[in-house]
Amino acid sequence: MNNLCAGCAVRDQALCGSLSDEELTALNSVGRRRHVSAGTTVMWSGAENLLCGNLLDGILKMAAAASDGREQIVGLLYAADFFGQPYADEVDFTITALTDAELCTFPRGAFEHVLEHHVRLENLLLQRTLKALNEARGRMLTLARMSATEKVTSLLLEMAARAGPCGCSASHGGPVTFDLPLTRGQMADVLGITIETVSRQLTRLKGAGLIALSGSRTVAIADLGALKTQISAA
Amino acid sequence: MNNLCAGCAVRDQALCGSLSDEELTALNSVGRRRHVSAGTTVMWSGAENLLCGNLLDGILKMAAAASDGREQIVGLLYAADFFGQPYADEVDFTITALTDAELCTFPRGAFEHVLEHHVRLENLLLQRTLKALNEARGRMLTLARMSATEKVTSLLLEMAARAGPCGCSASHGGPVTFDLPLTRGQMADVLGITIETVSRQLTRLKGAGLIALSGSRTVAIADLGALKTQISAA
DNA sequence: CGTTAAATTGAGGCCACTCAAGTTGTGTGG
DNA sequence: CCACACAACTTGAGTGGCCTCAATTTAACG
Repeated sequence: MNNLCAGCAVRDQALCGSLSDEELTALNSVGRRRHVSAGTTVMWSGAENLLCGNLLDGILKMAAAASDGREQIVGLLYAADFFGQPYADEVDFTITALTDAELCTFPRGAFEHVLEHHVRLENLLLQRTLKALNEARGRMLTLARMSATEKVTSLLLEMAARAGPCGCSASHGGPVTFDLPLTRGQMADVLGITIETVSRQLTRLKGAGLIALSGSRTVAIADLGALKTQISAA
Repeated sequence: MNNLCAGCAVRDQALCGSLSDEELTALNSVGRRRHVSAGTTVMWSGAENLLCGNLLDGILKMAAAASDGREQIVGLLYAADFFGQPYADEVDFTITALTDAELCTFPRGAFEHVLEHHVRLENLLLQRTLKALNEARGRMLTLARMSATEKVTSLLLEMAARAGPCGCSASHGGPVTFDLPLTRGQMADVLGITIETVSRQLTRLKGAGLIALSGSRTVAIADLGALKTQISAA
Protein backbone atom coordinates (compact mmCIF):
# COMPACT_ATOMS: atom_id res chain seq x y z
CA MET A 1 0.00 0.00 0.00
CA ASN A 2 1.11 3.55 -0.46
CA ASN A 3 0.26 7.03 0.67
CA LEU A 4 -1.59 8.30 -2.34
CA CYS A 5 -3.94 5.38 -2.77
CA ALA A 6 -4.43 4.52 0.90
CA GLY A 7 -6.72 7.46 1.45
CA CYS A 8 -8.41 7.25 -1.91
CA ALA A 9 -12.15 7.75 -1.67
CA VAL A 10 -12.93 5.59 -4.67
CA ARG A 11 -10.33 2.92 -3.98
CA ASP A 12 -12.77 0.05 -4.28
CA GLN A 13 -14.78 1.27 -7.26
CA ALA A 14 -12.13 2.74 -9.54
CA LEU A 15 -10.08 0.98 -12.16
CA CYS A 16 -7.19 0.62 -9.75
CA GLY A 17 -9.37 -0.88 -7.05
CA SER A 18 -8.83 -4.43 -8.22
CA LEU A 19 -5.07 -4.19 -8.56
CA SER A 20 -2.50 -5.99 -6.53
CA ASP A 21 -0.15 -3.98 -4.31
CA GLU A 22 2.61 -4.41 -6.80
CA GLU A 23 0.49 -3.15 -9.66
CA LEU A 24 -0.77 -0.30 -7.54
CA THR A 25 2.74 0.80 -6.82
CA ALA A 26 3.52 0.84 -10.52
CA LEU A 27 0.56 3.08 -11.23
CA ASN A 28 1.05 5.22 -8.19
CA SER A 29 4.58 6.13 -9.10
CA VAL A 30 3.32 8.02 -12.12
CA GLY A 31 0.08 9.40 -10.63
CA ARG A 32 -0.63 12.89 -9.37
CA ARG A 33 -3.53 14.38 -7.45
CA ARG A 34 -5.15 17.49 -8.81
CA HIS A 35 -8.02 19.70 -7.74
CA VAL A 36 -10.03 21.61 -10.32
CA SER A 37 -12.80 24.07 -9.62
CA ALA A 38 -16.17 24.13 -11.37
CA GLY A 39 -15.97 25.42 -14.92
CA THR A 40 -12.33 24.52 -15.42
CA THR A 41 -11.48 22.67 -18.60
CA VAL A 42 -9.22 19.68 -18.00
CA MET A 43 -8.49 18.77 -21.63
CA TRP A 44 -9.12 20.74 -24.80
CA SER A 45 -10.33 19.07 -27.95
CA GLY A 46 -7.60 19.25 -30.57
CA ALA A 47 -4.79 19.63 -28.06
CA GLU A 48 -1.94 17.20 -27.62
CA ASN A 49 -3.13 14.16 -25.66
CA LEU A 50 -0.97 14.22 -22.55
CA LEU A 51 -3.15 13.01 -19.71
CA CYS A 52 -5.62 10.46 -18.52
CA GLY A 53 -6.74 9.41 -15.10
CA ASN A 54 -9.49 8.70 -12.61
CA LEU A 55 -12.12 11.08 -11.33
CA LEU A 56 -12.12 10.91 -7.54
CA ASP A 57 -14.92 13.34 -6.81
CA GLY A 58 -17.23 15.71 -8.65
CA ILE A 59 -18.73 15.59 -12.13
CA LEU A 60 -17.00 16.17 -15.46
CA LYS A 61 -18.52 16.52 -18.90
CA MET A 62 -17.07 15.37 -22.22
CA ALA A 63 -18.26 17.50 -25.10
CA ALA A 64 -17.93 17.59 -28.86
CA ALA A 65 -18.14 21.01 -30.46
CA ALA A 66 -18.84 22.10 -34.02
CA SER A 67 -16.85 24.94 -35.52
CA ASP A 68 -19.79 27.30 -35.22
CA GLY A 69 -20.18 26.78 -31.50
CA ARG A 70 -22.86 24.14 -31.36
CA GLU A 71 -22.05 21.72 -28.56
CA GLN A 72 -23.07 18.21 -27.66
CA ILE A 73 -22.23 16.54 -24.38
CA VAL A 74 -21.13 13.02 -25.30
CA GLY A 75 -20.70 11.72 -21.79
CA LEU A 76 -20.77 12.57 -18.11
CA LEU A 77 -18.12 11.35 -15.72
CA TYR A 78 -18.80 10.60 -12.08
CA ALA A 79 -16.60 9.61 -9.15
CA ALA A 80 -14.48 6.50 -9.89
CA ASP A 81 -14.83 6.89 -13.65
CA PHE A 82 -11.78 6.74 -15.87
CA PHE A 83 -11.21 9.58 -18.31
CA GLY A 84 -8.96 10.26 -21.25
CA GLN A 85 -8.09 8.25 -24.32
CA PRO A 86 -5.03 6.04 -24.34
CA TYR A 87 -3.38 5.44 -27.71
CA ALA A 88 -4.56 8.67 -29.32
CA ASP A 89 -2.20 11.47 -30.21
CA GLU A 90 -4.83 14.16 -30.07
CA VAL A 91 -7.64 14.92 -27.65
CA ASP A 92 -11.02 14.49 -29.32
CA PHE A 93 -13.41 15.82 -26.70
CA THR A 94 -13.15 18.75 -24.38
CA ILE A 95 -13.43 17.69 -20.75
CA THR A 96 -14.72 20.29 -18.33
CA ALA A 97 -15.56 20.18 -14.63
CA LEU A 98 -19.24 20.84 -13.93
CA THR A 99 -18.62 20.89 -10.19
CA ASP A 100 -15.47 21.26 -8.15
CA ALA A 101 -13.62 18.04 -8.79
CA GLU A 102 -10.72 15.93 -7.62
CA LEU A 103 -8.61 14.08 -10.15
CA CYS A 104 -5.90 11.46 -10.08
CA THR A 105 -3.96 11.95 -13.30
CA PHE A 106 -1.29 9.98 -15.15
CA PRO A 107 0.88 11.03 -18.08
CA ARG A 108 -0.66 9.19 -21.01
CA GLY A 109 2.50 7.53 -22.17
CA ALA A 110 3.36 6.27 -18.70
CA PHE A 111 -0.15 4.96 -18.23
CA GLU A 112 0.03 3.06 -21.50
CA HIS A 113 3.31 1.57 -20.39
CA VAL A 114 1.76 0.38 -17.13
CA LEU A 115 -1.24 -0.94 -19.04
CA GLU A 116 0.91 -3.10 -21.25
CA HIS A 117 2.73 -4.63 -18.33
CA HIS A 118 -0.24 -5.30 -16.11
CA VAL A 119 -2.71 -7.58 -17.77
CA ARG A 120 -5.40 -7.23 -15.18
CA LEU A 121 -5.44 -3.45 -15.44
CA GLU A 122 -5.69 -3.71 -19.19
CA ASN A 123 -8.51 -6.21 -18.97
CA LEU A 124 -10.45 -4.00 -16.57
CA LEU A 125 -10.03 -0.98 -18.81
CA LEU A 126 -11.18 -3.05 -21.77
CA GLN A 127 -14.33 -4.05 -19.92
CA ARG A 128 -15.03 -0.46 -18.93
CA THR A 129 -14.46 0.77 -22.46
CA LEU A 130 -16.79 -1.85 -23.90
CA LYS A 131 -19.44 -0.79 -21.42
CA ALA A 132 -18.95 2.89 -22.24
CA LEU A 133 -19.23 2.08 -25.94
CA ASN A 134 -22.54 0.38 -25.33
CA GLU A 135 -23.84 3.32 -23.35
CA ALA A 136 -22.79 5.74 -26.06
CA ARG A 137 -24.56 3.68 -28.68
CA GLY A 138 -27.66 3.42 -26.58
CA ARG A 139 -27.71 7.18 -26.25
CA MET A 140 -27.70 7.48 -30.04
CA LEU A 141 -31.22 6.06 -30.12
CA THR A 142 -32.34 8.64 -27.60
CA LEU A 143 -30.66 11.54 -29.36
CA ALA A 144 -31.87 10.66 -32.82
CA ARG A 145 -35.28 9.13 -32.40
CA MET A 146 -36.86 10.20 -29.14
CA SER A 147 -39.18 13.16 -28.64
CA ALA A 148 -38.31 15.97 -26.23
CA THR A 149 -40.65 14.49 -23.62
CA GLU A 150 -39.00 11.10 -23.88
CA LYS A 151 -35.52 12.59 -23.70
CA VAL A 152 -36.22 14.55 -20.53
CA THR A 153 -38.06 11.64 -18.96
CA SER A 154 -35.26 9.19 -19.64
CA LEU A 155 -32.66 11.58 -18.24
CA LEU A 156 -34.72 12.03 -15.08
CA LEU A 157 -35.00 8.29 -14.65
CA GLU A 158 -31.28 7.84 -15.23
CA MET A 159 -30.42 10.50 -12.68
CA ALA A 160 -32.88 9.10 -10.19
CA ALA A 161 -31.21 5.73 -10.51
CA ARG A 162 -27.79 7.25 -9.98
CA ALA A 163 -28.87 9.55 -7.18
CA GLY A 164 -30.46 6.80 -5.15
CA PRO A 165 -27.73 4.15 -5.13
CA CYS A 166 -29.39 2.50 -2.17
CA GLY A 167 -31.94 1.00 -4.49
CA CYS A 168 -34.38 1.34 -1.64
CA SER A 169 -37.37 2.78 -3.41
CA ALA A 170 -36.11 2.54 -6.96
CA SER A 171 -36.80 -1.14 -7.04
CA HIS A 172 -40.44 -1.11 -6.06
CA GLY A 173 -41.38 1.96 -8.11
CA GLY A 174 -42.04 4.07 -5.04
CA PRO A 175 -41.46 7.82 -4.60
CA VAL A 176 -37.93 9.15 -5.12
CA THR A 177 -36.63 12.63 -4.30
CA PHE A 178 -33.25 13.92 -5.39
CA ASP A 179 -31.35 16.98 -6.56
CA LEU A 180 -30.52 17.39 -10.23
CA PRO A 181 -26.75 17.45 -10.66
CA LEU A 182 -27.16 19.46 -13.87
CA THR A 183 -28.54 22.86 -14.80
CA ARG A 184 -31.25 23.12 -17.44
CA GLY A 185 -28.62 24.19 -19.91
CA GLN A 186 -26.47 21.17 -19.18
CA MET A 187 -29.46 18.86 -19.47
CA ALA A 188 -30.20 20.46 -22.82
CA ASP A 189 -26.61 19.87 -23.96
CA VAL A 190 -26.84 16.21 -22.96
CA LEU A 191 -30.17 15.67 -24.68
CA GLY A 192 -29.54 17.66 -27.83
CA ILE A 193 -32.40 20.10 -27.30
CA THR A 194 -32.66 23.69 -26.04
CA ILE A 195 -32.92 25.06 -22.52
CA GLU A 196 -36.44 26.28 -23.18
CA THR A 197 -37.60 22.87 -24.33
CA VAL A 198 -36.17 21.19 -21.23
CA SER A 199 -37.97 23.69 -19.06
CA ARG A 200 -41.24 23.27 -20.90
CA GLN A 201 -41.10 19.50 -20.65
CA LEU A 202 -40.42 19.62 -16.93
CA THR A 203 -43.37 21.96 -16.51
CA ARG A 204 -45.46 19.60 -18.54
CA LEU A 205 -44.48 16.56 -16.46
CA LYS A 206 -45.21 18.58 -13.34
CA GLY A 207 -48.62 19.56 -14.69
CA ALA A 208 -49.34 15.92 -15.41
CA GLY A 209 -48.62 15.11 -11.77
CA LEU A 210 -45.72 12.83 -12.67
CA ILE A 211 -43.06 14.88 -10.91
CA ALA A 212 -42.91 17.66 -8.34
CA LEU A 213 -40.40 20.51 -8.41
CA SER A 214 -39.30 22.47 -5.34
CA GLY A 215 -36.70 25.06 -6.05
CA SER A 216 -35.32 24.49 -9.50
CA ARG A 217 -33.02 21.66 -8.57
CA THR A 218 -35.00 19.33 -6.36
CA VAL A 219 -37.20 16.81 -8.10
CA ALA A 220 -39.63 14.32 -6.64
CA ILE A 221 -40.86 11.43 -8.69
CA ALA A 222 -44.11 10.16 -7.27
CA ASP A 223 -44.36 6.99 -9.31
CA LEU A 224 -41.40 5.69 -11.29
CA GLY A 225 -43.59 3.29 -13.20
CA ALA A 226 -45.95 6.03 -14.33
CA LEU A 227 -43.02 8.15 -15.47
CA LYS A 228 -41.63 5.28 -17.49
CA THR A 229 -44.83 5.05 -19.48
CA GLN A 230 -43.91 8.44 -20.95
CA ILE A 231 -41.19 6.71 -22.93
CA SER A 232 -42.25 5.21 -26.23
CA ALA A 233 -45.91 5.00 -25.32
CA ALA A 234 -46.63 3.93 -28.84
CA MET B 1 0.01 -21.06 -39.87
CA ASN B 2 -3.18 -22.98 -40.30
CA ASN B 3 -5.79 -23.71 -42.89
CA LEU B 4 -8.55 -21.38 -41.81
CA CYS B 5 -6.43 -18.28 -41.50
CA ALA B 6 -4.03 -18.91 -44.35
CA GLY B 7 -6.62 -18.01 -46.93
CA CYS B 8 -8.18 -15.22 -44.92
CA ALA B 9 -8.93 -12.19 -47.05
CA VAL B 10 -8.51 -9.74 -44.21
CA ARG B 11 -5.56 -11.46 -42.59
CA ASP B 12 -3.45 -8.33 -42.43
CA GLN B 13 -6.12 -5.84 -41.40
CA ALA B 14 -8.18 -7.78 -38.87
CA LEU B 15 -7.62 -8.07 -35.17
CA CYS B 16 -5.85 -11.39 -35.62
CA GLY B 17 -3.51 -10.01 -38.27
CA SER B 18 -0.90 -8.95 -35.76
CA LEU B 19 -0.86 -12.18 -33.84
CA SER B 20 1.98 -14.64 -33.62
CA ASP B 21 1.50 -18.14 -35.04
CA GLU B 22 1.05 -19.53 -31.58
CA GLU B 23 -1.64 -16.99 -30.75
CA LEU B 24 -3.30 -17.54 -34.09
CA THR B 25 -3.52 -21.23 -33.44
CA ALA B 26 -5.21 -20.56 -30.10
CA LEU B 27 -7.84 -18.38 -31.75
CA ASN B 28 -8.25 -20.60 -34.75
CA SER B 29 -9.06 -23.64 -32.70
CA VAL B 30 -12.27 -22.00 -31.54
CA GLY B 31 -13.17 -20.15 -34.76
CA ARG B 32 -15.72 -21.05 -37.39
CA ARG B 33 -16.48 -19.68 -40.83
CA ARG B 34 -20.02 -18.71 -41.63
CA HIS B 35 -21.78 -17.26 -44.63
CA VAL B 36 -24.88 -15.14 -44.18
CA SER B 37 -27.03 -13.70 -46.93
CA ALA B 38 -28.28 -10.13 -47.11
CA GLY B 39 -31.02 -9.40 -44.63
CA THR B 40 -30.06 -12.14 -42.19
CA THR B 41 -29.81 -11.13 -38.56
CA VAL B 42 -26.65 -12.43 -36.90
CA MET B 43 -27.46 -11.45 -33.31
CA TRP B 44 -30.73 -10.35 -31.76
CA SER B 45 -30.87 -7.61 -29.17
CA GLY B 46 -31.95 -9.09 -25.86
CA ALA B 47 -30.78 -12.60 -26.72
CA GLU B 48 -28.11 -14.51 -24.87
CA ASN B 49 -24.67 -13.26 -25.88
CA LEU B 50 -23.04 -16.32 -27.40
CA LEU B 51 -20.90 -15.09 -30.26
CA CYS B 52 -18.40 -12.57 -31.42
CA GLY B 53 -16.01 -12.52 -34.34
CA ASN B 54 -14.55 -10.82 -37.36
CA LEU B 55 -16.33 -9.70 -40.47
CA LEU B 56 -14.43 -11.04 -43.47
CA ASP B 57 -16.53 -9.59 -46.25
CA GLY B 58 -19.73 -7.59 -46.71
CA ILE B 59 -21.42 -4.96 -44.57
CA LEU B 60 -23.27 -5.44 -41.29
CA LYS B 61 -25.35 -2.96 -39.34
CA MET B 62 -25.71 -2.66 -35.59
CA ALA B 63 -29.05 -1.21 -34.60
CA ALA B 64 -30.84 -0.14 -31.45
CA ALA B 65 -34.62 -0.40 -31.51
CA ALA B 66 -37.31 1.18 -29.37
CA SER B 67 -40.28 -0.88 -28.29
CA ASP B 68 -42.53 0.87 -30.76
CA GLY B 69 -40.38 -0.01 -33.75
CA ARG B 70 -38.29 3.12 -34.15
CA GLU B 71 -34.77 2.12 -35.12
CA GLN B 72 -31.38 3.76 -35.02
CA ILE B 73 -28.31 2.32 -36.67
CA VAL B 74 -25.52 2.76 -34.13
CA GLY B 75 -22.72 1.49 -36.28
CA LEU B 76 -21.78 -0.06 -39.58
CA LEU B 77 -19.28 -2.88 -39.83
CA TYR B 78 -17.00 -3.40 -42.82
CA ALA B 79 -14.53 -6.10 -43.77
CA ALA B 80 -11.92 -6.74 -41.07
CA ASP B 81 -14.06 -5.16 -38.34
CA PHE B 82 -14.59 -6.98 -35.08
CA PHE B 83 -18.15 -7.45 -33.87
CA GLY B 84 -19.88 -8.57 -30.70
CA GLN B 85 -19.43 -7.59 -27.10
CA PRO B 86 -17.14 -9.60 -24.85
CA TYR B 87 -17.98 -9.61 -21.13
CA ALA B 88 -21.71 -8.97 -21.58
CA ASP B 89 -24.33 -11.60 -20.80
CA GLU B 90 -26.91 -10.16 -23.11
CA VAL B 91 -26.78 -8.81 -26.65
CA ASP B 92 -27.56 -5.09 -26.72
CA PHE B 93 -27.78 -4.36 -30.42
CA THR B 94 -29.25 -6.34 -33.24
CA ILE B 95 -26.66 -7.11 -35.92
CA THR B 96 -27.95 -7.67 -39.42
CA ALA B 97 -26.24 -8.24 -42.76
CA LEU B 98 -26.92 -5.48 -45.27
CA THR B 99 -25.15 -7.42 -48.02
CA ASP B 100 -24.17 -11.04 -48.33
CA ALA B 101 -21.43 -11.45 -45.78
CA GLU B 102 -18.71 -13.78 -44.61
CA LEU B 103 -18.03 -14.14 -40.90
CA CYS B 104 -15.38 -15.74 -38.74
CA THR B 105 -17.09 -16.40 -35.41
CA PHE B 106 -15.92 -17.46 -31.96
CA PRO B 107 -17.95 -18.60 -28.97
CA ARG B 108 -17.87 -15.61 -26.65
CA GLY B 109 -16.58 -17.48 -23.64
CA ALA B 110 -13.79 -19.09 -25.57
CA PHE B 111 -12.80 -15.78 -27.11
CA GLU B 112 -12.63 -14.15 -23.69
CA HIS B 113 -10.44 -16.99 -22.52
CA VAL B 114 -8.05 -16.46 -25.43
CA LEU B 115 -8.12 -12.71 -24.80
CA GLU B 116 -7.02 -13.12 -21.22
CA HIS B 117 -4.10 -15.33 -22.17
CA HIS B 118 -2.82 -13.33 -25.10
CA VAL B 119 -1.87 -9.84 -24.06
CA ARG B 120 -1.28 -8.55 -27.53
CA LEU B 121 -4.71 -9.58 -28.73
CA GLU B 122 -6.28 -7.90 -25.72
CA ASN B 123 -4.30 -4.74 -26.30
CA LEU B 124 -5.34 -4.59 -29.94
CA LEU B 125 -8.98 -5.07 -29.05
CA LEU B 126 -8.67 -2.33 -26.44
CA GLN B 127 -7.29 0.06 -29.03
CA ARG B 128 -10.06 -0.80 -31.46
CA THR B 129 -12.71 -0.38 -28.80
CA LEU B 130 -11.36 3.00 -27.78
CA LYS B 131 -11.44 4.08 -31.38
CA ALA B 132 -14.99 2.84 -31.84
CA LEU B 133 -16.02 4.69 -28.70
CA ASN B 134 -14.62 7.89 -30.12
CA GLU B 135 -16.44 7.41 -33.37
CA ALA B 136 -19.70 6.74 -31.59
CA ARG B 137 -19.30 9.89 -29.55
CA GLY B 138 -18.43 11.93 -32.59
CA ARG B 139 -21.59 10.70 -34.26
CA MET B 140 -23.61 12.00 -31.33
CA LEU B 141 -22.81 15.56 -32.37
CA THR B 142 -24.02 14.81 -35.87
CA LEU B 143 -27.20 13.10 -34.74
CA ALA B 144 -28.16 15.69 -32.19
CA ARG B 145 -27.03 19.01 -33.57
CA MET B 146 -26.62 18.86 -37.33
CA SER B 147 -29.24 19.81 -39.88
CA ALA B 148 -30.50 17.30 -42.44
CA THR B 149 -28.25 18.84 -45.10
CA GLU B 150 -25.22 18.53 -42.88
CA LYS B 151 -26.05 14.95 -41.95
CA VAL B 152 -26.40 13.81 -45.54
CA THR B 153 -23.32 15.72 -46.61
CA SER B 154 -21.15 14.27 -43.88
CA LEU B 155 -22.31 10.74 -44.67
CA LEU B 156 -21.50 11.25 -48.34
CA LEU B 157 -18.04 12.47 -47.46
CA GLU B 158 -17.49 9.56 -45.11
CA MET B 159 -18.56 7.07 -47.75
CA ALA B 160 -16.47 8.74 -50.39
CA ALA B 161 -13.46 8.42 -48.13
CA ARG B 162 -14.17 4.74 -47.54
CA ALA B 163 -15.02 3.98 -51.14
CA GLY B 164 -11.84 5.49 -52.53
CA PRO B 165 -9.16 3.87 -50.39
CA CYS B 166 -6.54 4.80 -52.92
CA GLY B 167 -6.63 8.35 -51.68
CA CYS B 168 -5.85 9.35 -55.22
CA SER B 169 -8.29 12.17 -55.71
CA ALA B 170 -9.54 12.45 -52.16
CA SER B 171 -6.41 14.24 -51.13
CA HIS B 172 -6.45 17.04 -53.65
CA GLY B 173 -10.21 17.65 -53.48
CA GLY B 174 -10.74 16.44 -57.01
CA PRO B 175 -13.77 14.60 -58.43
CA VAL B 176 -14.77 11.27 -56.87
CA THR B 177 -17.32 8.78 -58.17
CA PHE B 178 -18.58 5.82 -56.21
CA ASP B 179 -21.61 3.65 -55.48
CA LEU B 180 -23.54 4.15 -52.28
CA PRO B 181 -23.36 0.96 -50.21
CA LEU B 182 -26.63 1.90 -48.50
CA THR B 183 -30.21 2.40 -49.61
CA ARG B 184 -31.96 5.67 -48.81
CA GLY B 185 -33.73 3.94 -45.98
CA GLN B 186 -30.46 2.72 -44.48
CA MET B 187 -28.92 6.15 -44.82
CA ALA B 188 -31.97 7.54 -43.02
CA ASP B 189 -31.54 5.00 -40.23
CA VAL B 190 -27.90 5.94 -39.82
CA LEU B 191 -28.59 9.66 -39.78
CA GLY B 192 -31.70 9.68 -37.66
CA ILE B 193 -33.93 11.25 -40.31
CA THR B 194 -36.57 9.93 -42.73
CA ILE B 195 -36.20 8.43 -46.18
CA GLU B 196 -37.97 11.40 -47.72
CA THR B 197 -35.62 13.86 -46.12
CA VAL B 198 -32.56 11.97 -47.35
CA SER B 199 -33.97 11.98 -50.85
CA ARG B 200 -34.81 15.68 -50.74
CA GLN B 201 -31.35 16.61 -49.50
CA LEU B 202 -29.68 14.59 -52.25
CA THR B 203 -31.89 16.31 -54.81
CA ARG B 204 -30.98 19.63 -53.27
CA LEU B 205 -27.23 18.94 -53.41
CA LYS B 206 -27.66 17.81 -57.00
CA GLY B 207 -29.53 20.99 -57.84
CA ALA B 208 -26.74 23.02 -56.28
CA GLY B 209 -24.27 21.28 -58.58
CA LEU B 210 -22.35 19.79 -55.69
CA ILE B 211 -23.06 16.17 -56.61
CA ALA B 212 -24.30 14.26 -59.63
CA LEU B 213 -26.56 11.21 -59.45
CA SER B 214 -26.73 8.54 -62.14
CA GLY B 215 -29.06 5.75 -61.30
CA SER B 216 -29.99 5.99 -57.67
CA ARG B 217 -26.84 4.45 -56.34
CA THR B 218 -23.98 6.07 -58.20
CA VAL B 219 -22.80 9.41 -56.87
CA ALA B 220 -20.21 11.75 -58.28
CA ILE B 221 -18.74 14.48 -56.13
CA ALA B 222 -17.34 17.20 -58.33
CA ASP B 223 -15.52 19.15 -55.66
CA LEU B 224 -14.93 17.66 -52.23
CA GLY B 225 -13.96 21.02 -50.82
CA ALA B 226 -17.15 22.66 -51.98
CA LEU B 227 -19.22 19.87 -50.47
CA LYS B 228 -17.45 20.26 -47.17
CA THR B 229 -18.54 23.87 -46.93
CA GLN B 230 -22.10 22.57 -46.56
CA ILE B 231 -21.18 21.44 -43.07
CA SER B 232 -21.55 24.06 -40.37
CA ALA B 233 -21.43 26.97 -42.75
CA ALA B 234 -22.23 29.23 -39.85
C1' DC C 1 -31.07 43.75 -0.05
C1' DG C 2 -29.09 44.17 -4.47
C1' DT C 3 -27.01 41.91 -8.23
C1' DT C 4 -26.57 38.36 -11.49
C1' DA C 5 -27.31 33.96 -13.33
C1' DA C 6 -30.84 30.50 -14.01
C1' DA C 7 -35.30 29.31 -15.15
C1' DT C 8 -39.95 30.08 -16.91
C1' DT C 9 -43.30 31.58 -20.16
C1' DG C 10 -45.06 33.45 -24.50
C1' DA C 11 -45.41 34.39 -29.60
C1' DG C 12 -44.07 33.24 -34.00
C1' DG C 13 -41.52 30.76 -37.57
C1' DC C 14 -39.12 27.03 -39.82
C1' DC C 15 -37.43 22.54 -40.59
C1' DA C 16 -38.33 17.96 -40.78
C1' DC C 17 -42.11 14.63 -40.35
C1' DT C 18 -46.41 12.51 -42.05
C1' DC C 19 -49.34 11.06 -45.45
C1' DA C 20 -50.02 10.30 -50.17
C1' DA C 21 -49.28 9.83 -55.08
C1' DG C 22 -46.43 8.98 -58.74
C1' DT C 23 -41.93 7.52 -60.93
C1' DT C 24 -37.96 4.85 -61.65
C1' DG C 25 -35.40 0.76 -61.19
C1' DT C 26 -34.79 -4.33 -60.85
C1' DG C 27 -35.58 -8.97 -61.32
C1' DT C 28 -38.65 -12.72 -62.78
C1' DG C 29 -41.47 -15.42 -65.70
C1' DG C 30 -43.96 -15.79 -69.89
C1' DC D 1 -37.68 -9.38 -75.47
C1' DC D 2 -41.52 -7.76 -73.23
C1' DA D 3 -44.83 -7.65 -69.45
C1' DC D 4 -45.47 -7.72 -64.88
C1' DA D 5 -44.68 -7.23 -59.94
C1' DC D 6 -42.39 -5.30 -56.32
C1' DA D 7 -39.24 -2.52 -54.12
C1' DA D 8 -36.78 1.75 -54.05
C1' DC D 9 -36.91 6.34 -54.88
C1' DT D 10 -38.86 10.96 -55.82
C1' DT D 11 -41.95 14.69 -55.29
C1' DG D 12 -45.77 17.31 -53.32
C1' DA D 13 -48.90 19.34 -49.75
C1' DG D 14 -49.89 20.05 -45.15
C1' DT D 15 -48.91 19.76 -40.25
C1' DG D 16 -46.63 19.89 -35.92
C1' DG D 17 -42.76 19.91 -32.75
C1' DC D 18 -38.98 22.22 -31.56
C1' DC D 19 -36.22 26.38 -32.17
C1' DT D 20 -35.62 31.42 -32.01
C1' DC D 21 -36.24 35.67 -30.02
C1' DA D 22 -37.84 38.24 -26.21
C1' DA D 23 -39.70 39.45 -21.72
C1' DT D 24 -40.42 38.25 -17.00
C1' DT D 25 -40.00 35.70 -12.85
C1' DT D 26 -37.44 33.03 -9.69
C1' DA D 27 -33.43 31.46 -7.40
C1' DA D 28 -28.64 31.94 -5.67
C1' DC D 29 -25.07 34.48 -3.34
C1' DG D 30 -22.41 38.12 -1.45
